[in-house]
Amino acid sequence: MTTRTDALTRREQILKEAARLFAERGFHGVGVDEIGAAVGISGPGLYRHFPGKDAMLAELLVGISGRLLTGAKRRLAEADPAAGPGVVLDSLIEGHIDFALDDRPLITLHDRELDRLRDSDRKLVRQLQRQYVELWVGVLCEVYPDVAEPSARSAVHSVFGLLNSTPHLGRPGSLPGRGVTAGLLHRMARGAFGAVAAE
Amino acid sequence: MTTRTDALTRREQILKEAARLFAERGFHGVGVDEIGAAVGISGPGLYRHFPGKDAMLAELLVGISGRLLTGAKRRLAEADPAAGPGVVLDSLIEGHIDFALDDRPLITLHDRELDRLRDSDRKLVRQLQRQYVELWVGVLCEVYPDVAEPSARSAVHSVFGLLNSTPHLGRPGSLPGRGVTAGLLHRMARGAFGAVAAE
DNA sequence: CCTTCAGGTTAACGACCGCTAACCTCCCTG
DNA sequence: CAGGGAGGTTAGCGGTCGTTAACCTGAAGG
Repeated sequence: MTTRTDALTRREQILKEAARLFAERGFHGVGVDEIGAAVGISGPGLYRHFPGKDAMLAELLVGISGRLLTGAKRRLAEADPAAGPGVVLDSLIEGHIDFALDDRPLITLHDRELDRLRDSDRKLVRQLQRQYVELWVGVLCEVYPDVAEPSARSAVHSVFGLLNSTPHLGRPGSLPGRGVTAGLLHRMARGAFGAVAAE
Repeated sequence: MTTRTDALTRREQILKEAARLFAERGFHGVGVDEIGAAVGISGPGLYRHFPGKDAMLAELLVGISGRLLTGAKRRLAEADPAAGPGVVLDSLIEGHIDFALDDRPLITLHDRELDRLRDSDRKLVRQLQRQYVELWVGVLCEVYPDVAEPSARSAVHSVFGLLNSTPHLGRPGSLPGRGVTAGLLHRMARGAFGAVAAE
């Protein structure tokens, strides 16, 4: 039991602030002193919780990829088999949008700082990402049986680009409301997928 | 007359290699010695061509934003007024796809390293980017008069995310051919825009 | 033939950064 | 009430990085 009520452990505080700082200024652009200052301790105190700066990034990226994948697997398993593949695709889109709207710094890190990882961690993250993509590709090919797999894969990557554009959509305050934005993104993703088949 | 035939000046060589390296490992992740080595000279020799490392990034980002904007303005001006706004939108999409496919490192830098710029340069780039976005928003609102401006702006940013996903689409060799990829992206962008109106 | 200058070179400086060492201070527990 | 570990602190080391200084060279031009 890591998290109890609403109180974040020091370790979770560090991860959250590190994610924000890494997203804002890049992994190499943030010093450990800044990360420490963001949680109220100073510099080397971080080494009581993490073996090094790299380990924070690794835990963030592995965590993101893992949560995306397990969430998608759960949605796939919980889907009503009689409802048809379109409903499953909608569920995947909804889950990804929730993540993109709630964890914007992590979305930014996700495809930006992967190359700063140690080889073993990078391979793990890439494997999780690939499984996630292939899961989408499988569902997409069920919804649109006429679409070839390579086209489906490209389409999935492109729609991820669309959904992950949330960091560019302005501050959460200036958005027209979370539900409205989510709906807009959902319709656009569906529209983009629907246009793949029309060749 | 900067470029003559096909020979790149030393200055252009440096910019090209710097763009590639910055895109691969991030601005802070690349040293001046590496940039120099990539063009066959060593380290501080770069300072005969640029006042500093920052200046290379600044010239790259200002160049990208400027070329995108002027290209879009040209397409808007050259469009046949009788052809209708849909054709203009297609022309904008086509231009952006050409850029995304031909200058993938610059696409990566475009929205990743903006914050590493000096204040004045960053303001200039942001202004160029904003003009580019507003130009798209204007055309989009002509094609879909029922779409409100804020929704149109969000939609444009999201479609940029979709079109700029080309760096994630695998190496140019593994793609099914430039024309096919361009067509796929174009249809998806159109499909995404078309789905905005259906609320 | 001498000068000039564009475009290189290497050496080195100063700042910064990740990390370690050494030490301190509560709080929990037998 | 000892004592030990969790979680801090500051000082400082070693390496890297951007930048400058000083010097070299080959080609153009009067």
